[in-house]
Amino acid sequence: MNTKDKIIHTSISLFNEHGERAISTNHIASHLNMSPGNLYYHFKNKEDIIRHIFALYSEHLSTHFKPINKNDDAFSQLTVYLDSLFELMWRYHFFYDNLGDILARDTQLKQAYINFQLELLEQVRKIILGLRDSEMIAINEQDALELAHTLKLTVSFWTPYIKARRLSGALAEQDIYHGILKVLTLFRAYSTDKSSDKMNQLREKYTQLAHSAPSIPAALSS
Amino acid sequence: MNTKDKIIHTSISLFNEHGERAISTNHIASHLNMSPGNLYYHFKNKEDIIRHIFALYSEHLSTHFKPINKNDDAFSQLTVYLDSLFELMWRYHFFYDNLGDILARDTQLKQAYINFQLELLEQVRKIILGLRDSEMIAINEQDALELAHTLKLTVSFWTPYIKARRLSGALAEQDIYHGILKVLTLFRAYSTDKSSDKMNQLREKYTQLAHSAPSIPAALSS
DNA sequence: GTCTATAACCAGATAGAC
DNA sequence: GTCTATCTGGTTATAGAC
Repeated sequence: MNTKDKIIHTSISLFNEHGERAISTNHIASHLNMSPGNLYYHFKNKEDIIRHIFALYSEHLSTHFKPINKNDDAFSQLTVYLDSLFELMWRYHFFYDNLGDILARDTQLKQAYINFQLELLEQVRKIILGLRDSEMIAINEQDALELAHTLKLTVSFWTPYIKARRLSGALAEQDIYHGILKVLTLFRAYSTDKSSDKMNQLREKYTQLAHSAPSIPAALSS
Repeated sequence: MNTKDKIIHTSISLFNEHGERAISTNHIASHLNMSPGNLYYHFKNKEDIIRHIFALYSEHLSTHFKPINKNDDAFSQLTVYLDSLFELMWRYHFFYDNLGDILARDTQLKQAYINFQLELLEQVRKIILGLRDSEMIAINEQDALELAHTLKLTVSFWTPYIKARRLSGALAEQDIYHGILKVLTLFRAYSTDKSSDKMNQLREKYTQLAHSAPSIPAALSS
């Protein structure tokens, strides 16, 4: 891994563990046994690092969050979405822990964030309408947009909500599964007779995961 | 107003307008044409100021958020709750804009916050069950707790969600009414035939307010 | 590309006079 | 209760040697 990527990687870890505010560029450099000067050779400043991290986040999301394929089973698609969404929220949760601060300090990033979230909202809306077309849920156009907002708000602020409810700030894998269960609950209000069995299967699956041993799978642990 | 209250009042304003992170104790003092030394005579440090603000917040919430009176009309009670909840979120929104940071720096405050939120969750749950007993909604015990969490998450993070969606950080009165509409939407999934007319009336009321002129009423403008 | 050294700055906090 | 003066320490950022 080159130096630039090392800095990004370490920054993500430290930000997630201690919070973005608590971690200075000096902390990042010293954690890598690197001089501050070297860090500033690779990045203009701290905001520059965060912008690069945001680029990773949005790229990841764009890659894993394509509209539903009508030939596929709508529910297995939904599972894929939920898994990748919350994996992402896990991997970059520092960003939503401090969203206001981070965006307030960097107009360029804020604009990028707003544009990206608009696209994302539209993607979520299309997925909801896809589930409706597969008769998995019953929902009108207006409520589909409302639900898209509710889902986005819930997913975005799930980790801050969890962290604020316990003294030790550490997040665990189960917290993420509880978030997925929360999203399923939001869907359930619109579930049809046809889908309720499948909904319950999904709930069952994540309930099991939420109560299993708290080991972090390799895919999530970095 | 005495000096201590002036400091608290000014701190709330500046925190809400610029964010807690951007405002130092020096900023607060200089905004009051006061020396930093004087500020530190009245408060031990910045966290001490924030703790006092939190005490105001929780006191306000405790006062306005009593369990539903079974003799009263459940829906007018609900209106009272919604109004006072979102007025509170408006008045102290800086706190939720930076919740993670603020709590991470102050274990004492975090413990107080956790305790208070536990009480609040129980209050919300009781209100939901009260609405069920008035046959305004149909919901089981398990879902009542789920809904209570969803409502708390939504209300808490409504203002950060809104602020993150626009370039200018300023919040307006209408944003708050949209938050109330969002909460009503979350209730609607459980509404009964008996209540749907009243639900729509409430929606209508807040929809009007959400689209009226953006003047801030005196009660909210401080 | 990386290091050392350090400048510029600012937030947090205190001592002691009035 | 309030002010002036000041200190400590951390954060950001850069210059210049290697």
